[in-house]
Amino acid sequence: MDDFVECNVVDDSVLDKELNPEQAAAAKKINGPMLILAGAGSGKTRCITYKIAHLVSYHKIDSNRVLAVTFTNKAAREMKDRIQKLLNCRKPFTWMGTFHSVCLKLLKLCLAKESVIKALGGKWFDANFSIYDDDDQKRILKEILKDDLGDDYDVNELKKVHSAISRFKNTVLYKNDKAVLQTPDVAALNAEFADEERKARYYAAYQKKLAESNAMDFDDLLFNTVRMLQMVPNLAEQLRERFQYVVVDEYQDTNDVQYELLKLLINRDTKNVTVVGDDDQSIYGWRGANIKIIRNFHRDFAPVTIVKLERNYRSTANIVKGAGSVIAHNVRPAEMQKNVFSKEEAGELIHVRYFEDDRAEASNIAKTVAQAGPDFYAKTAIFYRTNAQSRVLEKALNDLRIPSVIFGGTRFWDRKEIKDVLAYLRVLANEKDDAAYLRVINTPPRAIGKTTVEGVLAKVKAGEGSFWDNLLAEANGTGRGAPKLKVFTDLVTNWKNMMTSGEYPLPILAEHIINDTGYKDFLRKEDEVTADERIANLDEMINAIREFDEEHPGATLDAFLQDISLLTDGDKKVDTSKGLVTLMTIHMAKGLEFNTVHLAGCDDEIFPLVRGTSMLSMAEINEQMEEERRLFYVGCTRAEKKLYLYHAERRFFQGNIRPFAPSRFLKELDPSVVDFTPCLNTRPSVPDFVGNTRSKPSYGSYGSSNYGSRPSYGNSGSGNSYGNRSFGGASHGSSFGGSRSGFGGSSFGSRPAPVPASIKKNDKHIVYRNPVKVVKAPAPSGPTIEYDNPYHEGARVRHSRYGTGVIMKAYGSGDNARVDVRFDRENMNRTIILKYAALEVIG
DNA sequence: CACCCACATTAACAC
DNA sequence: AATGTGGGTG
Repeated sequence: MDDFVECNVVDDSVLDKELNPEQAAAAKKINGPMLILAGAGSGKTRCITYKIAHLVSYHKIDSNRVLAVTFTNKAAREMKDRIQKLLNCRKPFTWMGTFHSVCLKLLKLCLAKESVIKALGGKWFDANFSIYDDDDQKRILKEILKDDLGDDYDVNELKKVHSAISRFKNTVLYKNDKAVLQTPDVAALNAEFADEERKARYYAAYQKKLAESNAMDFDDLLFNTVRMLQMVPNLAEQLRERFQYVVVDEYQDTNDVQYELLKLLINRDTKNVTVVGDDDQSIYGWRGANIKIIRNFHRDFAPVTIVKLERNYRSTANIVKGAGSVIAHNVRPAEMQKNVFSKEEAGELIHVRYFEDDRAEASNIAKTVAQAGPDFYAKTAIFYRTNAQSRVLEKALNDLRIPSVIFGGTRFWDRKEIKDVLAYLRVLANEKDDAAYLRVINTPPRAIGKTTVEGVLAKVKAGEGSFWDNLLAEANGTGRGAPKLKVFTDLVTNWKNMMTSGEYPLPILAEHIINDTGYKDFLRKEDEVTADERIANLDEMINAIREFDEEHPGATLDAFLQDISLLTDGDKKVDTSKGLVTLMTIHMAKGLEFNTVHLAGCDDEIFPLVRGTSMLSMAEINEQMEEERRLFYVGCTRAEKKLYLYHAERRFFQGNIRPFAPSRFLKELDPSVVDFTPCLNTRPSVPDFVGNTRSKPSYGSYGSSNYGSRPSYGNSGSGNSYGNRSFGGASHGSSFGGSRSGFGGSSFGSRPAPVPASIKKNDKHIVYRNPVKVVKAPAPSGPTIEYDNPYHEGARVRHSRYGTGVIMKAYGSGDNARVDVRFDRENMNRTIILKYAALEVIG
């Protein structure tokens, strides 16, 4: 399969032909540390893709010995695809992925080794550990705070503790040049004030609870990996031996722990590491990213080859110049100095427009988009600083019947119905996952109330044994709650037996859970209006499980759960085939490009966003301001041809309407590349084609907009009608998210909202919000079909996704009937569960 | 003791 | 959208 003979070789001549001189130089030099400082749009992805292809084809480095870290799962997938195309053959890149996914892999691999367990002084985690998200974390912290402060603890305190714990885990202390991770002990030792001491105490309690639950949070994935490698030096040594080459993309957003991990994994003799990034695009400081890491790389790994990619291929000269004039206001070390330039035409000026308020801003954006025409919809993006700003924009587009898709908001995997069913699966995958038990023990309601649960919890705290142990004991005892608990424990026990029997593939097990719990009826009972949509989401989840099962034959439940925990909205594909305008935060726009970009809300205090600065030093405030400026730079440099920047003089923000000043970033723009349209106060600079302008606010009157009818938007009604998407529905929104179909979360149709009567279900113009691929539900538990007949060994078959192939092996029966198929394309083997018969016999 | 309904509150960027 | 609450009911 990986025959070198059949692969294309990316040699120097290919690099010279396909890359510019700087890119080619970066790709050719494979030995020693290298920093590629890549300006926006300078083709850095192209450069490292060729470099890796060159490494594995020309230099014949084993692709599994290349560690390549990307910022998103999507980026990793795309890079694999591109390399595959370049080489015209498939190579396994086991170690290409995000820091989180690489760490997960390392942990699972290493924590299973006897020698590692011994060196760690005993078992840390079982391989089936759960990954806790914010929800689970808060559930635990709540218990801890309650124990300490009583029932009426402060919710703000919870948030503070939550973020403090994350801070502890992703900032590293340096003592005498030695890296010290902040374990609870270290945190307690360094606490100076009562407040800090308390946080360290909560941190310790929290970690204890996680350990008891055989669970890690996101930060732990990185933190524990580094700790493991620190504690087991010869394991780190082995890995350094294994990874002949290390590549890190988006290096400017690396945090302390990730940096320590790299230092542990980079071979100390060869120092074969290439990092790629742009300090001007470092925008995740709030999450622990440390811009000093990229700025110090050339000292940390000296002597370092520095390659600067300064030619921007993406944007017009005006856009490059304008964005550059703003970012020039940041201070940076001389070595980081870049001169980003464009050889493209000057192009249009950057349009800066002021409006009276946010609704005028939104409707004018919509109008400008409409004027460009439907052909440009898919090439157009609207960015904003905070998610809350998306509503007005969505509505304005909707009013002009412009189809759009919003990234962000509630993720598919974060929806209640999905998380509930996943929690059931978690209980099966990890018996100690208490957070999961607490989530599902009474969902759907089965008469197990607060008092009963607290009773069990008290026993867990007092005595020995896990939540599950105590639950079982209680259920089989004589207490008042026993019969109710028995119902629950019997269900779980039954599923556990199903799982261990090996007779039930994962998707079928999930279906059983949904059926056995009566979850769909529960949804219908809870809210008839949203039930259909939620059930469609469940079907979609089953489908995602099925795909996972197909792609990873024999994979366990915990592997699936861990896999999906690491998915993000950034992994969702921008689908250009549907003609949808893209709406997203600027953070999410990192790495993307669009013909036309509208950047809404360039108002001081919103962008740059300011928040509680009272506790911060001048230096910290300044650093925040610089990060906001970098974010602005990222937003502007996404645009290829047209860039629009908007300011609204008044805006609904955090509960009330108030005036805003134009963003300071607008004033920093080089005026020679700006086309400025001031706000003409009551008469915005928008032609009003509906006629009578005197009786209505002029900004509210085009199309069938119903803005004008609701003069005050401060009313509390808006708080509840978060989604005014009463149209759309399960029949729309097919095929988002590419092959990894499950993301994005649909939030179609829920609450009625003032929508023009002309828009109905099946109307051609639909606003897709967090669309999801809706797939026909596989018949839940119809009559068992005998599949054995046509699906015999040797039969030719066609699969909807993988194409044609031949059956190598047929086995199992009933729900578990499976065939192993060798597909013609890429000689790929897959196990297919016949119940989901996406397989057709063709001869 | 637990259910259900109505109502209120909240809301950064997100691994 | 999701959570948390208070009060009435089974």
